[in-house]
Amino acid sequence: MKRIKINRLTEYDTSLGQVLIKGWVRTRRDAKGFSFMEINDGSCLDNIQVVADSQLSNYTDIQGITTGSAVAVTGALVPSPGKGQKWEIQAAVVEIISLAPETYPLQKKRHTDEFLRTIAHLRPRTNKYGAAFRIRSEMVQAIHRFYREKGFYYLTSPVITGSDCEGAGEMFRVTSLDPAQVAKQGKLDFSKDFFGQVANLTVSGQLSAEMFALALGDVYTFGPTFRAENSNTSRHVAEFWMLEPEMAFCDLSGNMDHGEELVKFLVTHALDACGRDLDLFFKFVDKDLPKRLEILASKTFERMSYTEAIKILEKSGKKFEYPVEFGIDLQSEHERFLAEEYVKKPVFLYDYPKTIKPFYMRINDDNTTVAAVDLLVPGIGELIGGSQREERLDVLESRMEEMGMDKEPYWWYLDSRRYGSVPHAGFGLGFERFLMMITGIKNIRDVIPFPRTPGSIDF
RNA sequence: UCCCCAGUAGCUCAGUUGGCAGAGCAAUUGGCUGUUAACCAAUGGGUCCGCGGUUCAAGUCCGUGCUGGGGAGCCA
Repeated sequence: MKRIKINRLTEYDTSLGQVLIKGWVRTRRDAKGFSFMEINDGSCLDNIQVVADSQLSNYTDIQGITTGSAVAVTGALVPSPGKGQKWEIQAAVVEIISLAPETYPLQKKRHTDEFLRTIAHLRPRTNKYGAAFRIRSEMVQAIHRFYREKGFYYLTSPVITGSDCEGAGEMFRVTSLDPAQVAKQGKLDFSKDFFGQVANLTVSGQLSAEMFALALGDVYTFGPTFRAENSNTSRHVAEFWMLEPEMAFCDLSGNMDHGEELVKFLVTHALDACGRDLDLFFKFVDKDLPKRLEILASKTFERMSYTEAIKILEKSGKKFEYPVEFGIDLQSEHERFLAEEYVKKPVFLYDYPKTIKPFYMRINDDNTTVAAVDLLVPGIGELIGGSQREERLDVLESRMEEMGMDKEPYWWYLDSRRYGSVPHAGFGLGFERFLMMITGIKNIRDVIPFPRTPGSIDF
């Protein structure tokens, strides 16, 4: 008999003949003449109740089935006479695939997130984490679908890069040199290293994406990125996934249009496709979540220039820990005030001072700001950071000189401005932060399967 | 990296002025029951985070290290 998954089973509205399910026992209760088992197979949040009659030949063994054990059950899907579930399976055969000993760490009761992090290999077996990781999978596929439908090409940008030029933070070094040898010699000779020069894990696929946008038109990269920053917060991990669209013949305004369309599509899709799993987060994780998702899906995002934002902050009468003046990099408290108290919905801030932004962002006509944009979401903070890129070779080169950069390693990047340069723009969206927004989960370590943070790389 | 808080049974926690190590849940065993995070009873279970110090005596006080959490910075 062909196995059927529980998420399909619950779609039926009439009794079925014999079905075969396979899964893990969440709980088992004995009654007189019966044993009741809740089986979950990971396909959805719901368990299916199996009723095993004492007439079954292996009933004694069935009574020894523990929480966490794996079973295969053949039986008829029938309406349940008990309360709490519509259907149950009247077992004809219960095959015990493997028993979990009493050391199985997951209780039927709720566990803390901190404890579950110490057993990250088992936490997807819980309701909450099972739901979170099904939603994560659904969102990955929705991203690909969105871009496919818009005619973007998917660029798999390299994970190992030869330059540290992306300027987005500390990098992890990649080397095949023997640390013991290096220690003995007391110096590093990268010309002897695998690549003949310094190599690092990528901090961004943007520069690659720009090259391909100027060839294939609209592209996106979506993959792991790495930051060796010693950041110990609930919003940072050393390895995370980033989505980076890059569009040729696109300006800053088009970039914002695209960001808004993307976020709205993904939120709408989540509400549509993950309703059952999302309900768990609505009920038990974040009571404000339904309202926040509703706003994201339906309300037009605000757009405000940095200069305007500074004026609003100055006039707010609020006492900020970090004083406000033109030229500062906005702090968490400033961003929170703007998104949560002032506009009360997602807001794009654009045209930041060039002094606080990287070299590749396009200089505006005022020669003091650049065409940068951040999307601030209430309760979340910065979700998207992007810019229109500087496409004018002479302007780009003089900016790099101004910033004291060595142009030589960027010869290929500058080539793109030399041959058929066009206006183009793009942004980065932190996928885990997006998932925090969708689920209401407060710690980034809980939306990624096996989090990597300073001092911690178990699993 | 900085500031704050915490670490006691498998889990969540209590532990008074320094004086015999506790509860609930889980586990095990038995009972009851178309059960619903079942229920009732009994039993087992401890490097009180590590190291050092003060003291007749330290889970409790002091120093230090480690781990976890919250916040800040950096950023996505």
